[in-house]
Amino acid sequence: MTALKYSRQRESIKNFLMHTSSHPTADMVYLHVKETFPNISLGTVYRNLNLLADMGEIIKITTPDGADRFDGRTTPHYHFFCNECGCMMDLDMAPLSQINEVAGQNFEGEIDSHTVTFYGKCVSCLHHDTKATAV
Amino acid sequence: MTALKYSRQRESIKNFLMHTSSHPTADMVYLHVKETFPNISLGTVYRNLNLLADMGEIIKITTPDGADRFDGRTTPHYHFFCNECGCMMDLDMAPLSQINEVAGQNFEGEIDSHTVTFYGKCVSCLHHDTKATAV
DNA sequence: TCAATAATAATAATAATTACTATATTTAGA
DNA sequence: TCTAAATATAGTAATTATTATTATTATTGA
Repeated sequence: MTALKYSRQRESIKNFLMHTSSHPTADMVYLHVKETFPNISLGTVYRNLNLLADMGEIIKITTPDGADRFDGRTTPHYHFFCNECGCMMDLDMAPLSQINEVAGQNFEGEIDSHTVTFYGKCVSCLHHDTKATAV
Repeated sequence: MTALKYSRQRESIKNFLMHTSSHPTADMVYLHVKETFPNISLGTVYRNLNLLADMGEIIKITTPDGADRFDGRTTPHYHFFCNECGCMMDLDMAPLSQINEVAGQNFEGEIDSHTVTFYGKCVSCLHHDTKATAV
């Protein structure tokens, strides 16, 4: 109900997320936007991130390392999470379009969406390893 | 390196997880085990849950509602999370066995595992809805 | 039985996020 | 353009989930 009012801070937050693929945490967004708005508060960042996520303009990603991350790319895609450095990146692979129906076959509830997250070691962690990893 | 020593508390925690499919949070585990060990501490529950997860005897599940959940079922399977009541349940569907390779095709890192989580509304939330949902 | 070691309970500390409130910004209308 | 209503903000306090600390207790191998 409550009408949304423009704010430069929100625009800056959204703009940052549209132009990065780093899947930043709220704190990383805060540090970035702080460069333009030196006295923006962390609460403002959180409130706007949640607002934008609720409106579907960005996506909130739950990760195993505590802080949630945010993604300005809203078209369906999947993520990789590095167990070593905690970085998160997009994967270049086709969406599993039938999977919601497959999952719904032996399930009585209603399935609207899904997330897929892959885990392992990112390229740069592979290369920075001191020990050679035997296969 | 450090040798593991038996503890009745840890056994009780593991036993609970082996016999429930409720995907409890640390706090729910605490409340349950408290019935048998009235002065067990929450820290003990957390420490043992992490220990068991590290040993691969249970699984830690990241959820969008803050608290992590724990699962005594360690064979590959997928989860459903109800956006309305926050309950989590197992889905009866075949594991996507090829998906790690598919994801790895255009990816330079190393992919070890994946999780799939479905979102929507569970049966009991569907039924308890006051409004009829038009399709 | 005993000594070494790991586990515990109780508590304090930390990290991520949300809530509160007085002030500032936005915006629709006169 | 000016004004008033409504929303947004900064700054701060509070909450929640989790980890760290430490003195005491339980386990275990000799």
